[in-house]
Amino acid sequence: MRPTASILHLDLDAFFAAVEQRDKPSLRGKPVIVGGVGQRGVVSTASYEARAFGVRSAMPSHEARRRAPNAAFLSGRYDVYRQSSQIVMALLRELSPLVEPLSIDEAFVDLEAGGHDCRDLDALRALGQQLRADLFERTEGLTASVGIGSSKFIAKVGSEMAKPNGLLVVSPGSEVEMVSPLPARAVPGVGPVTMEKLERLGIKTVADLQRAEPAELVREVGRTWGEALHELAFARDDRPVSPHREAKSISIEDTFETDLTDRPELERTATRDAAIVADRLRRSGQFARTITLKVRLGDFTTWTRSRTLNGATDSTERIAQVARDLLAALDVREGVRLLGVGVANFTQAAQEELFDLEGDQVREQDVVTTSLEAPPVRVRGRGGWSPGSEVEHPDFGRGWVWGSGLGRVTVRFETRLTGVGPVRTFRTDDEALTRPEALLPMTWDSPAAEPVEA
DNA sequence: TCTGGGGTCCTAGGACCC
DNA sequence: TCTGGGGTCCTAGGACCC
Repeated sequence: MRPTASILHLDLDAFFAAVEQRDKPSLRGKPVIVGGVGQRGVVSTASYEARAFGVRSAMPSHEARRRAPNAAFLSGRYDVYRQSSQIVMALLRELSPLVEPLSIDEAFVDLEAGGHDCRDLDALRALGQQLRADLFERTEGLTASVGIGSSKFIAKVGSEMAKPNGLLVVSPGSEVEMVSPLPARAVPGVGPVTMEKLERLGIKTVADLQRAEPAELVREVGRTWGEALHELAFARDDRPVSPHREAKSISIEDTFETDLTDRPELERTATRDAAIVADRLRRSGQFARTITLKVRLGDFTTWTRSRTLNGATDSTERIAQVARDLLAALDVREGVRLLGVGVANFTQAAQEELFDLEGDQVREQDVVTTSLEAPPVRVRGRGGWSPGSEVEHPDFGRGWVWGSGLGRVTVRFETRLTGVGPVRTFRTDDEALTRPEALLPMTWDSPAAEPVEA
């Protein structure tokens, strides 16, 4: 255990929904749900106003609609979320060179490595509050919760307890006292299945975990996790903050509106997905040896099939071909709900395939990649008028799609820089209505920001 | 009309090697 | 004339996270 409160964990509050409320003044203070808007969609993020209706992340969208029929349902604008995330991560790097992003809206910071005096709890509290204030300013209105403590575990639990829009500095020495009364489910990594197993052992709280026999935990949840759980119950956690974690896999998957039984169509989907994955792989400057196909049937049975090549590749056609081969070996007559393609096992250089056990004689240079049936570009939203997406009109300026259907699209013209704006309805083929070329810039946009992916 | 998409990590069994 | 054993690689599945 670290002697001082040197780890900071930051979590943006209801991130996607908060960005939408920032950028759409008419939605501030209202229930907002970001997620899949189709029949099979799920909630990605619900604003706190929507959570009051019982809407939660990962809940099926139809259920969320039933609970909060008046909420605004928006499909996400991930490029905009990334823009704000980059501002936040840049801000954290001003605190310390050791920043470990966990996801688009969460990160650990090693404050010790940033030269801060981590024995001075008042100074740490001031640092946390200043960080939250700077974050609010630079993101033009987002809030975050911050936990500071002697380990990753304690910092994360701290930020969770501080939610929303709060700060908690956990005094070194008080960690066990803090976590003991918590439900075991509050330990990151304990999900529904592990919780059920623990309950079978009569374990409900972290204090119960402390009293459990490590061997008993190991028997129930496996060696690694069983031992880790017992250590965490006593707040023993020396995992370092490690920046620059390299991605270990790249994948894409699609859930279809209705189950697919048509093989050629599945093959086209696999081919297109392979093209997208290969494109991202090449942009990362890497090569992959393992290609994985994922298929989920109508009854939710999920199969993965993978093949590891003798050599590493970044070729669209090679990846597509392996994916199609793997698909060919599966019986999909009962209907496919989801299809995905992934690559893993990365190397920094291509390796010639000396032997090919499949007798597959395709040579990369012989393949005309332009013959692929779909370009490596994804069109977001059917017809381009997905709810929440941005539009522009020569007379009304920038706005967002409120809804569409029956050949009409309704737009509210407002941005985070305007007040609540007016609503207008257009024909969906009205040429005056266009997509904005670029994101609305932010003052703190760092010039070093990565170009936004299509 | 149940149940997304993009990831990480772990487990377990079989092949293969020395 | 059962019955080694450790290590690595590969495959498949599953829990979990946001």
